[in-house]
Amino acid sequence: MTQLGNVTPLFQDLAKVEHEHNLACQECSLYRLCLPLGLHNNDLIQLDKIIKRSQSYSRGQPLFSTQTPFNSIYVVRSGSFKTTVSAVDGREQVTGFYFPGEFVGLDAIYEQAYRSNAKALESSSVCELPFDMLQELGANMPQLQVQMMSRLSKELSGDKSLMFLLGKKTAEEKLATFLLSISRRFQDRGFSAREFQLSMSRGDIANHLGLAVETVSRLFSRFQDEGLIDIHNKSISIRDVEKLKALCG
Amino acid sequence: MTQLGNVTPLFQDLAKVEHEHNLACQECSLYRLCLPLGLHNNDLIQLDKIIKRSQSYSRGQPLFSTQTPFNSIYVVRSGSFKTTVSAVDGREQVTGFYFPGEFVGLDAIYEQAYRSNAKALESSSVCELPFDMLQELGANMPQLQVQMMSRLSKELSGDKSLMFLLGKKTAEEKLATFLLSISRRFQDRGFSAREFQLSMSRGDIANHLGLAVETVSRLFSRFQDEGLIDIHNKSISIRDVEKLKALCG
DNA sequence: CGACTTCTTGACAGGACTCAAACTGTGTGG
DNA sequence: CCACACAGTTTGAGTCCTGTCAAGAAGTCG
Repeated sequence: MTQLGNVTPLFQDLAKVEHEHNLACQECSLYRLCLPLGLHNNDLIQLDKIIKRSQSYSRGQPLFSTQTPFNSIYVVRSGSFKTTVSAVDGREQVTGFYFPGEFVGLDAIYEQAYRSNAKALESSSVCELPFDMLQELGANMPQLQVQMMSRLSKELSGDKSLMFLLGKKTAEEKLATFLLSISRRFQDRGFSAREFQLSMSRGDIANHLGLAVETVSRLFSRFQDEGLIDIHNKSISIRDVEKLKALCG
Repeated sequence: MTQLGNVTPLFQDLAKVEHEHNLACQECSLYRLCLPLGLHNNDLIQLDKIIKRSQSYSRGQPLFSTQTPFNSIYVVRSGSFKTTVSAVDGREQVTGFYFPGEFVGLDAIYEQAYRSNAKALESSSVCELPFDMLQELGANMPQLQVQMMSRLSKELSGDKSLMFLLGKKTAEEKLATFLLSISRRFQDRGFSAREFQLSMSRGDIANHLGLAVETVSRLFSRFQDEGLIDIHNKSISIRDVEKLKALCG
């Protein structure tokens, strides 16, 4: 029997607590990770008004696809999502995983059309920000614009790192980097950096890192043999952060 | 002797014409590709005032590096640049090539620090936009903010495509995609889509596409043998656009 | 409890990398 | 203006990492 039964609460649990209450930004526990950061009280109330707090999405359910007319960008409220871009021949690339407080759909602003597909990885919910209303609001709220730019820029800088990963790193380095990235993001959200559940499949991970499923599976096994991690299905526990960091290249 | 001696003017030539005059936005030929697009006359004049039109950069000269304090973002005025991110062990990834009218340094906004290094690929010049002044201006100029977001989003969406390329495409598909991307951008700027000069080295191309120099060199030779392109040193002429498109995957 | 999906493990093959060497172009200094 | 040095490019040979194919195990869901 593994110790992993008793792990940090999942984002899903957060959903139960917060989604049911549909908390306003002021009371949302994601406040300091989210868009409202730095807005003054009055501005915050206005922003709060335009946010649609949607029903939840179940595992596999699309948030939007390239076919969906563009109206809104989204912030993950609970759970997690993946985005993909796909070619005519059916090949797909998982371009990102998104956790609570992170923006989805920012690449749609230019061209006013979704350029990727977003799907829930587990039971999840989002805050929907109608883009036209966001722009109207931004016209009289410079701080909001600053925040938005900052968000876009952050994703940009993450994508550059990902390009380095895809272009220059070995399979081993890719997976180690991935694990630490997830770990850090869990930590930022107040969860354990050491023990968590991977909401995405091996296939999604492999695809995202530009690897074959089999390679990911083999590496997980090897990392486990070498005492770096403990992994059972989707439960993962990081045993040796330092060695893992050393593998990141 | 090749026919390529007499090609469309290079961006470099544009530099000679325009840079010497230091044209204001209103008269700049890049207007419709650049930030000012959609600004009203008065706003445009104000934007124009904060732009520093810098001296030119020569081949290999850095525009900024991760060591440079962040103060400005840049728009290429003439010539071309590359950006790279690098790891501690010296490995580098060329994250992008930038042509006239394109923004460099957008990923620095978040964290207020350059996350990548930018170098001129040929004799080039830029318009420098001090970021604090840009923000002040944006506070009273919603259109400008919209433009900025749009720019950030465009780069984001380009990066997603690049992630697909790096993660899922074969060497052949990568190079074909690259050639057509450059071709399209030349065309957008009023140059020939069929004949142009590659300002970047084989090494830069290879690195950017996640390939070895040798692979790129071999593929160029093969594309030439198959009548897809004509390439001599940095001069390239596209012979069969359709076949090239078919190779993009 | 069965049908299906996801994951793991093994054997094998191939595309792209590495190493090596020759060739070409460029720029510099005498 | 030429000779030399050096960076960039091309081409060949050999190898290895990672993908592909295959089959079985484990997990999931109705």
